[in-house]
Amino acid sequence: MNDKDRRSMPLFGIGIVMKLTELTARQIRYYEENELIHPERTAGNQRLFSFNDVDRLLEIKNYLDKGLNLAGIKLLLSEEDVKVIPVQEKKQAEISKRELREILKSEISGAGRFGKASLRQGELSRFFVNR
Amino acid sequence: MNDKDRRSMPLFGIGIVMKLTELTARQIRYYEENELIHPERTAGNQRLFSFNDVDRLLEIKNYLDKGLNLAGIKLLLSEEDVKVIPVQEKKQAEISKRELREILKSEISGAGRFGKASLRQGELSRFFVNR
DNA sequence: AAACGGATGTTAGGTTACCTTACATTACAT
DNA sequence: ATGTAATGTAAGGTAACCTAACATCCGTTT
Repeated sequence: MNDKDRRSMPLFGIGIVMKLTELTARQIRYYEENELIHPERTAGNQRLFSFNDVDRLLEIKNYLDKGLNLAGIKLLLSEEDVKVIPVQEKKQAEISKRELREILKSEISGAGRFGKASLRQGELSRFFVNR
Repeated sequence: MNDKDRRSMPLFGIGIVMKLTELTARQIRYYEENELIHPERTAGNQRLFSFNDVDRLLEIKNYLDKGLNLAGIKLLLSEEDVKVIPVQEKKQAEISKRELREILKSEISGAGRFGKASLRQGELSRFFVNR
């Protein structure tokens, strides 16, 4: 089992995730409803979150603190996802859109007063050998 | 927050621990009853396990597979605990006992056919930066 | 100002997961 | 054969979680 597997293992119930992220259950479920996260489910339909999910929630929280709305955050996060995909044919229109998002993202990520989160975004990844 | 804290954070419900260790709930509770592990509890009295707890359970399972009984395992594990304590005055009798255990332990640890555990003992620690 | 929509709170009713306790079983040692 | 350690299983109860619905707060639009 490699780190990638470990990071995506469904481990945490929503209660623990609430503590780790200082988000309410309502918020977490709402973000899932809006497809910002996609936690696994137990056989009995209860959510099980991975380290990746928690990291993602911390990012979401971070961006929300900076005034972004969920639609914008969704764009930013999906942008991160496609970056993982190796080579990919892309239409001209898409490229400019993506570049735009890149700019937006670096702008936003810069100016951050810190919130009251117990875990800074990215800190959770220190659970792992490789980042 | 350092790695030591992370390793002892109460994160997992018993259901997840069952999957991680391939132990039954009955077994896990029994080991707690016999003071081999000491998981935290939620406000509602439900067990919450840390990475350390899971590692410990994997060790327990390992030793059980080798034919040790819980009393022996408890000794071995407590032996590991005291090793963390830095310098410590010790009586003559205790020393020989501990040496005996050391020998026992290295003997046992050697000859291991592998069980059907999904996680080898020690593997879980790879969740962390420092081992 | 009023209406709207996004994000979150709250409540209700139902289900799943977990709790302890007690008794049954299995396997090994005496 | 009896005893004990380790585990299974069942019952009854509680905690944690689920969805759905409605309420609230707040910034934006009309």
